Amino acid sequence: MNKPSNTVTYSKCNLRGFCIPAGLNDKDYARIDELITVRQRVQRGHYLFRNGDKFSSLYAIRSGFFKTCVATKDGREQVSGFQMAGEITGLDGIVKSEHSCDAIALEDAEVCVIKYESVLKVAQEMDVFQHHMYKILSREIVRSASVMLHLGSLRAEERVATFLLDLTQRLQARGFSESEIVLRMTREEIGSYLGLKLETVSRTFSKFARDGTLAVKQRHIRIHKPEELMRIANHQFCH
Amino acid sequence: MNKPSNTVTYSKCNLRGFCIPAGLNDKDYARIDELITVRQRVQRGHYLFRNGDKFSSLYAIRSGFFKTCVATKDGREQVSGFQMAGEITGLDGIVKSEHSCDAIALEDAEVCVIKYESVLKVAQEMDVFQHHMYKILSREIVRSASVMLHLGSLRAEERVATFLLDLTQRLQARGFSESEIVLRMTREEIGSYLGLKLETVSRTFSKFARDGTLAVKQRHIRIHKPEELMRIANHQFCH
DNA sequence: CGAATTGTTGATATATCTCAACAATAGTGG
DNA sequence: CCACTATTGTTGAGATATATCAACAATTCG
Repeated sequence: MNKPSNTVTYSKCNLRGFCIPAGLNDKDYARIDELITVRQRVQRGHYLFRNGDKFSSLYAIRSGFFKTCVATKDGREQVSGFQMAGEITGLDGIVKSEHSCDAIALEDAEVCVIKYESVLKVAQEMDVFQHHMYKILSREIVRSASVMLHLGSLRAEERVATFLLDLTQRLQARGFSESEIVLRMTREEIGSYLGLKLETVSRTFSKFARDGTLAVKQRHIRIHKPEELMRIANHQFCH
Repeated sequence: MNKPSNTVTYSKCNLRGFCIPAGLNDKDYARIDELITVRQRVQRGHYLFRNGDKFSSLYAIRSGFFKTCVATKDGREQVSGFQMAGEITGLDGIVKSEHSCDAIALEDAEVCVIKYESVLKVAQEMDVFQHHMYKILSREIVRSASVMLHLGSLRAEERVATFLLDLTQRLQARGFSESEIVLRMTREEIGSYLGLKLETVSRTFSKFARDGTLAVKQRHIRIHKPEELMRIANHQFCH
């Protein structure tokens, strides 16, 4: 008998190895299927969750692109991350049982809803899965530290170069081209993430284009000299 | 029979409620004692772990004060956090089985070494503890997002004010005065954490002192008008 | 097609950095 | 305990990277 179409079987997910561990045996995959949940569509511009929402689930992104934002009381907003297919979002909600940021779809998206209760249960039964969950959380902590380094110590060109390299690496791991990116976010969102104003992001793209490092056409970026981007990202300026 | 003096019994730790959940029953505390490990002293200025070190343990801080730093290849350094008694450090190491930052004692310190393997084991047996661990990781993720907001969107005075408020809150939760702080770190370390130069930190302290918001004498800070600090931290400038 | 959004570029402003001198404190060794 | 040195902190003057303001171009959307 077929499952209803709004449920999802993890063990058959083509993103195996991203959200969930790869290389398990059938029995373990069967257990992971206990995490089984509904899928949920999120339209572009819509919220997956908001700051203050009650936390009950994590979200594994099947398709689409999200941003997470934190805001100050006076309305200034900071993009704290971008999430793509195969990544997990919602981890911020665990500590206080409510979300502490907004997650917004930058394009039409689909997520797997994973009840946190099920996570606790499966992790308790399955060593590998528990370790995997800790790894996912730890990865986010390491990523954050790296973003702090950018925001606190790097210059505009270094930030933009690192941002592009990070994106290409993540896209490449998912089978996309390493030289051609279609940005899902505006200059303003990139700027917010990098602690720069949108004009500075735009100017930096233009400078890289002038130097022949890449070609920019709106949100389409073609990287001609990845080694040059790496040089800039690694701060080997000569001045 | 007494345990050797370099071992520690969690259930009797006076920091109960910080590193580990409060309000458990005796049986659960007994299990948590399975996390039992050696204590380790770390002298001021010494490393608890370094970027690249093999990861095997988490560290619960019993006394003392630490900073964690990430560095760029060309030697620039960014302080990614300050940790005090009752907090856990080393979480960055889980994802790659090696540490990705340096942890350095800012004063003579003592930590409880908690084998990660034991964490996995106890978490598997004890629902509450597993949830507690996820909360600790989640808290760090939320804290990071808040730091990103500071680094990316806030002005120098806002950053310093928020930094001082955060410190006082954490110290207050541990029974210290809410109006008197002894900083464990240099202006340079504060600046690095906040994405400012040490001179800017110093000038901001001086400005707060001129305004009567606080008194500064080297690393001794006495906060006279916490409400003023909160006003500044919440960005209610009038300009 | 027209309006709204997004992106580019220039001119100018400014918050913070840099450089520098000096003061205060802490650490060291005789 | 007292110099003596290194480290840390303060303050000023000037430099600069990035922000701000503004005009316009390109694109998207209804």
